[in-house]
Amino acid sequence: MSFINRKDVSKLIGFSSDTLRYYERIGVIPPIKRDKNGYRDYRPVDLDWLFLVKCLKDAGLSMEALIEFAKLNQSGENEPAQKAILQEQLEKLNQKSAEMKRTRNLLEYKIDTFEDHIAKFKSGEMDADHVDELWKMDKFQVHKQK
Amino acid sequence: MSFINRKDVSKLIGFSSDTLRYYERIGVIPPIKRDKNGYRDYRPVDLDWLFLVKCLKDAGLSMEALIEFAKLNQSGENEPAQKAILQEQLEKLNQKSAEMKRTRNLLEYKIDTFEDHIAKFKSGEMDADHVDELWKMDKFQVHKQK
DNA sequence: ATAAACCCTGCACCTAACTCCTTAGCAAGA
DNA sequence: TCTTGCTAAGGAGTTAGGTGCAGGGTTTAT
Repeated sequence: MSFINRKDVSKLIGFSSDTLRYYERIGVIPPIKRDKNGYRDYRPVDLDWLFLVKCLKDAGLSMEALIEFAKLNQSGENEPAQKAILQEQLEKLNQKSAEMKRTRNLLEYKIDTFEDHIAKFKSGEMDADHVDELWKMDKFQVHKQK
Repeated sequence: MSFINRKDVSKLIGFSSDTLRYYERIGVIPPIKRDKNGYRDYRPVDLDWLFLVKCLKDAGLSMEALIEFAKLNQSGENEPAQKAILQEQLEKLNQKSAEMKRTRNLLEYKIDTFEDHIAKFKSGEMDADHVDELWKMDKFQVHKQK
């Protein structure tokens, strides 16, 4: 009689059972306790960890980074490093947010100027000026400075 | 004498020259005109397209979707469909933004309650209540309703 | 006139992150 | 007891999105 079984966890967190096994194998989640049949028996602490994994994954962490984080957690003695990782990821997330905003601006600009753009394209009048317009947008300021 | 060569384009937009060739092969960008040596000769209209491709890719479009969009553009006669794709992507971008905000909330919560969490973990007191706390967060409302 | 620094093509190869397949054990209902 | 449905393990296969390499041509500076 499992506390929470593989299928429930799948439904709850949204990782397939194959993925859960995969994550355990590569070390993204710690080895899960088993019941008398050798079936995985997920505990609240495991779910908690899975929530965090999902969150960090959504935030864009690679599996490699997640394994690193899991190791720190299991070794126990490195809380500041763990907290630092979380803070660093929060920072990255904020940067990504800002980048997305720039992308949205470009997309909005493209939609606004769509008819005009098509007309130019058809008449073969697409010129460097239009590219310059794009170039001036926030979206590409990062590149420009390189 | 190329208008703009492969390397310049790389620097400008941030796709490697191998990637540019790959994109051309799979149809994400139209066949680029060549100079007398058969070297690619990127024109403003191509750069304009590449800007848009970069933008849509950053916004999370798959190569498949980009190829679809490129085909529509090259066939010429389907502006409403093209504009619709842009608008659809803008919509997706907005959704992703919202999702990111939820992820950020969870991450902030995790950082705020980090010491507390560690203490509980060490004493083996991690229980269903904590998981319930996470469960109540916005971040997981989507799943919950499934 | 030779080397350095570009460019071309086709195709094999790579990495990340799963996902599926096979073979097999346990378990609860008709 | 037979069937249905869960679980296990290991390993092969898949997909997306490139990346690298061999073998060749061109251009420019020295």
